[in-house]
Amino acid sequence: MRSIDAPAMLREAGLRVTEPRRAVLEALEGLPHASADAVHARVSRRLPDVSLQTVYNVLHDLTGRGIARSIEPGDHPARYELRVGDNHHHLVCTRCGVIADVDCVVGQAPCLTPDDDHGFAVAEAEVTFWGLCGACQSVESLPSPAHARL
Amino acid sequence: MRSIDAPAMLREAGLRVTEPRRAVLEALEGLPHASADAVHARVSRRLPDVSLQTVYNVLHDLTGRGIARSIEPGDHPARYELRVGDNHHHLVCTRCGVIADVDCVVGQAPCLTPDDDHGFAVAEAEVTFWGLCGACQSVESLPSPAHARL
DNA sequence: GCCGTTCATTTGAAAGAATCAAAAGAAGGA
DNA sequence: TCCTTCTTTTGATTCTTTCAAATGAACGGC
Repeated sequence: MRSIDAPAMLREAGLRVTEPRRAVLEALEGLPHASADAVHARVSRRLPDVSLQTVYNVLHDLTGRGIARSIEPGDHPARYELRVGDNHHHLVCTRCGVIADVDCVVGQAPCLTPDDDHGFAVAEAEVTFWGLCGACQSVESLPSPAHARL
Repeated sequence: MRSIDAPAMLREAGLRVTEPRRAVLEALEGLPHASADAVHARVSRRLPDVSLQTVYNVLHDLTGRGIARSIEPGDHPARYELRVGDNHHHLVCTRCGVIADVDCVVGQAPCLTPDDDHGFAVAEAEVTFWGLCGACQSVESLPSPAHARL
């Protein structure tokens, strides 16, 4: 399991190499589909002084440069992932918000073309499968999901 | 163009027939893909005393009974529509948030089945096409889109 | 190796959508 | 018509995300 080279990724994107940025990248590697909050929590273990605002800034910069991608499932807070540009989609748990990756369902990128584009310049297609994750299927009645927000 | 029978829809769903509810249903008929705010604005023309909170309550009730459906595109506020259960998808404008309907791209509901469901009980598949709508393609540089939020 | 410009980070505040809670009011069956 | 139950209102509050000004650090030139 090869790790990412955070400094190189940052330099290639024309971003300065800073501790908070390295830490956010490494957090995203360890926590796919993490919320800004979760990233912040993970980053704080090593760099306790990094603010949540900084995490938002970094995530914004990373997504802006195409290093990370944000997923914004319905009323759940936004999630972030490093895996980018490989046309995969997501399974989202309606109850706890957990996300799993799904490789493109219909092959390459056929889903990228609606019959009638209504004059839109379509840039991207996003497929989201909604359902209950394994854990939530067994505990459908409990109050608060333990693994939400991670 | 036949109009909806709001009272009947409400009764069939086991909901009491009230003026605010009728008005919200009629607003949704006239404004497909309206935000809660837009629904409220439209409802206010006829019933100025209906609060935004009530609109949220009604929309919540309607979606809970399957009469309406909510669309929650990324960081745009949630939109609501009456058309339900016919497996269609959406084109969303990245800039102004305008939404257009697209009939299911691949036929019936094949998109409803990911290869590997990771133990999820999949209930629904949602396909969102992101792009620029016609209007925003021509005015890509202007500050604030006139038709946003409707 | 130091310095200065430019970019990052912090701090504190604020916006915006949506929800909660308690009290007052209407719907609809007996 | 009355009574119970469901709706609506009012007002406040939560939560995620963004804005802005001031401080601090990165890194390319000297």
